[in-house]
Amino acid sequence: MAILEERLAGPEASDQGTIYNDISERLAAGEFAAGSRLKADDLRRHYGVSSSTMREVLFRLAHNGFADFEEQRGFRVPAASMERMLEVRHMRILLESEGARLSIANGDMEWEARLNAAHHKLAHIEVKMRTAERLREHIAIWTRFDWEFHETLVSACGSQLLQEMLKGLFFRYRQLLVGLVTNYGFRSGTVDEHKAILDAALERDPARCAEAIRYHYSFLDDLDQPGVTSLGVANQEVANPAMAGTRVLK
Amino acid sequence: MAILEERLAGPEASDQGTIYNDISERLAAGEFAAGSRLKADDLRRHYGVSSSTMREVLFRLAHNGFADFEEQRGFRVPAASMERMLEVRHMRILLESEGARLSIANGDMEWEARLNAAHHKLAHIEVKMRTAERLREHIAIWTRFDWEFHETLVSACGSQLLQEMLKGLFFRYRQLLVGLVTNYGFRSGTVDEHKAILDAALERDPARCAEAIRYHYSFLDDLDQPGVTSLGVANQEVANPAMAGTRVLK
DNA sequence: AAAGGAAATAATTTCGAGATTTCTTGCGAA
DNA sequence: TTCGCAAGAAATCTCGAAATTATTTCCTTT
Repeated sequence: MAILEERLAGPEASDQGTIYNDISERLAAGEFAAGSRLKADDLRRHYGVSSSTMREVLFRLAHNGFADFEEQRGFRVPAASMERMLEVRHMRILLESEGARLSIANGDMEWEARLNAAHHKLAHIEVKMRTAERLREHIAIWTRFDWEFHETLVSACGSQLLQEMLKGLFFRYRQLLVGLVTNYGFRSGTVDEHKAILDAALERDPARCAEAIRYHYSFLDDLDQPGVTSLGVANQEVANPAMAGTRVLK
Repeated sequence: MAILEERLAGPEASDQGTIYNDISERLAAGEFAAGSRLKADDLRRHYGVSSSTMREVLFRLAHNGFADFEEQRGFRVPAASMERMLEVRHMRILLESEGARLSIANGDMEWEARLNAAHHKLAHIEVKMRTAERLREHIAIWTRFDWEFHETLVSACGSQLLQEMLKGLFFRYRQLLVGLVTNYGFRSGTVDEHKAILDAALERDPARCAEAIRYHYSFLDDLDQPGVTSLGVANQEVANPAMAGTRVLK
């Protein structure tokens, strides 16, 4: 099923895809308070569609983690807890490292070129954002380029399924992040971190790439409450030999 | 959003959850041919609900990978290709090994007891199935015990998200398997394979547990067409250091 | 004043008909 | 025979009202 598809139509067109994208963007921008109800009737009026259509859109959002659904109790904005955040991060690191490993093994020069291009666009906006007055104005385009870079990184992994799952995790992560930190999740350090991921990928070093990916998300540990020990990212204890014996495509 | 919830009501009750469970079981049992259409109107009549309700159920199925959805073209049973199968397997091995690793690190004696209990039930039905005349009759209960064992294995991992994702993958895998092999995916070897996973988990050996999990799915390689090199399970090339530095809960 | 419960209010969920789109069938031309 | 096209058939999608369920309000009782 098509999920999180690209924005297509103009602002007045209100088909399901458009509404889905608009609400998901508003959610990812933190417009709705965490824990508040997504009133189907209010949204229905706002977008000028019927309750059934609105309900379908809300179900799609719920499936991708943008909303919580309880029978007979409607839809709510998920509470942005640090526990949930660390769970999403954990899965992102696991899938993104694996996807990068496979892409490094499978990717051709065309993949390298696309990755370079995606990083160039991302770095451009991020450097500008470091000195920008109003971050808010750049968040939408930054989110898009950020996603395109991470998507391209794993685009040669050979698994459509991995890419779909990672896409859901990316936007879920973004929504939670916006609810927990300031500046919409942008930090000046992200520039260097994305560069480190790019370099490791282009040098075909999966171990270093995985380490760079892990480091990219490690800033969350500084926000973690003392005493709330969770799925942290530091202090190795056990190596995961899960995919040790996995051949790659082609 | 409640997904794949337990079977609740009697056969005559036709609320959404019941219909969802019934259709998903029929799909997992291979009742509908892969690639065929899931006609909303036929199903609607069969379950005695309106088209809107039926549509909602079908969306839920699509969201969990049981059906494919295309706008204006309705719902279809996903084609059971070996490529898709190997992708799902790949994700299952990745997530299940990681979940087992975390459970081994976090799980207490109560977890060990639950795992033992789940395996006992699974082994009982599997031993019986090795000599059973009509496998068909045991598939539903076997599927349930099989799931409960794999679920319990990762139940102490500390990540609700990982468990949800794994649940979706389990039933997706089962559906694809039924479409590709005989005997509904049951092999006599599964008895020993599940035992190996259990032993490694109880001995708190994550590496051996991951290896046992991998081996549990390796039979697919024998079915793989020569020349169709895919996300196979043999022939290590690169180790995945993705989660090397991941602390565990508690 | 606090607690319990019933009525009023507000939300979700279901329904079936109508509008829209896609698929099928049959006819005619190359 | 093969291809294109148009008319008919069949399916999906949207809609708004009705039914169901949850929530709030307010009155009664302790």
